[in-house]
Amino acid sequence: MDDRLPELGDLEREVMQLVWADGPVTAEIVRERLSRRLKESTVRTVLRRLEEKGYVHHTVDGRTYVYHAAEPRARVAARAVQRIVDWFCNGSIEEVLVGMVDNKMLDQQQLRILADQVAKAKKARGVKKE
Amino acid sequence: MDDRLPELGDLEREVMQLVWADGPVTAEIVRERLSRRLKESTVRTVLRRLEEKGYVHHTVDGRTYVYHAAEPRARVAARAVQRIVDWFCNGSIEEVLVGMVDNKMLDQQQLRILADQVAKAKKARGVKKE
DNA sequence: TTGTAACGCTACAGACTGTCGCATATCCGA
DNA sequence: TCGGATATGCGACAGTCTGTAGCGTTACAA
Repeated sequence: MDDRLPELGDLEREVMQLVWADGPVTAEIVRERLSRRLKESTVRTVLRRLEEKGYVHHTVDGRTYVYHAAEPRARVAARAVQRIVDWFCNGSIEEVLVGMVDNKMLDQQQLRILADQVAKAKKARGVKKE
Repeated sequence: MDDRLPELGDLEREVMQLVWADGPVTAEIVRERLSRRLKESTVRTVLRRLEEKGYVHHTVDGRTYVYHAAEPRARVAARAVQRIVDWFCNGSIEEVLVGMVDNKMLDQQQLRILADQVAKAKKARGVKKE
């Protein structure tokens, strides 16, 4: 169900941020909100590549393409993390988390809090599966 | 304290796996254990680049270079994860974990167990800081 | 001193990315 | 209906990263 999407370059990632944050967008909108000022064609190329890669898809409004995120940000991020876990730790998420705690990116108490939040988030969203 | 190391290609990653799994290694050892059969010079180039990137460093034994991992695997993995988190979620690890649960990569109970394991691992290793 | 083993340097082709210019197609108003 | 403004896709190009090696150089041992 989830083939690993290709990785993204810096600009591509920045564009995805906009798509996720600002909902469906047009090339023009993206162009306006980017930190750098780029040519329209540049933005369109990025958007097109993003679509080829499966990160977004578009609908047509009049003669304007409107791009939508193909998947929610959290899911893409989660998959990226999963990939890291597979690469480095033979799939042991635990090892990674230990590393994060070890590396002071996360502390043990915080992790426990996360567990609760996750449980809560899951419940709040309605237990759609399980 | 930790500048983000450059990312790795497939072969580079495979080599790092060996370095981490088999302890200090020589180019020859790596060559023997790689899945593909490559020329010595290829392996050495990879090792050298890995050193430039800061993933390994070497010592000299006679006239042979012995490569050691510069950092434990878990830490590198953790940092990679951290990077993903920064990219996609403005640093919200929580959002990523929720995504993973959502995506069935991890379930809520499992997460709680991890929290315990982490706590345990931390204690077992001796509470070196805090 | 000469062969051998280990090393670094340089190279090269094939992706992937960031950036565009340009030809083309479409819609709106004069 | 025609021309300009818009939107789009395509093709291109340079720079960087990676995988893969060939080669010349150096050090050690017989």
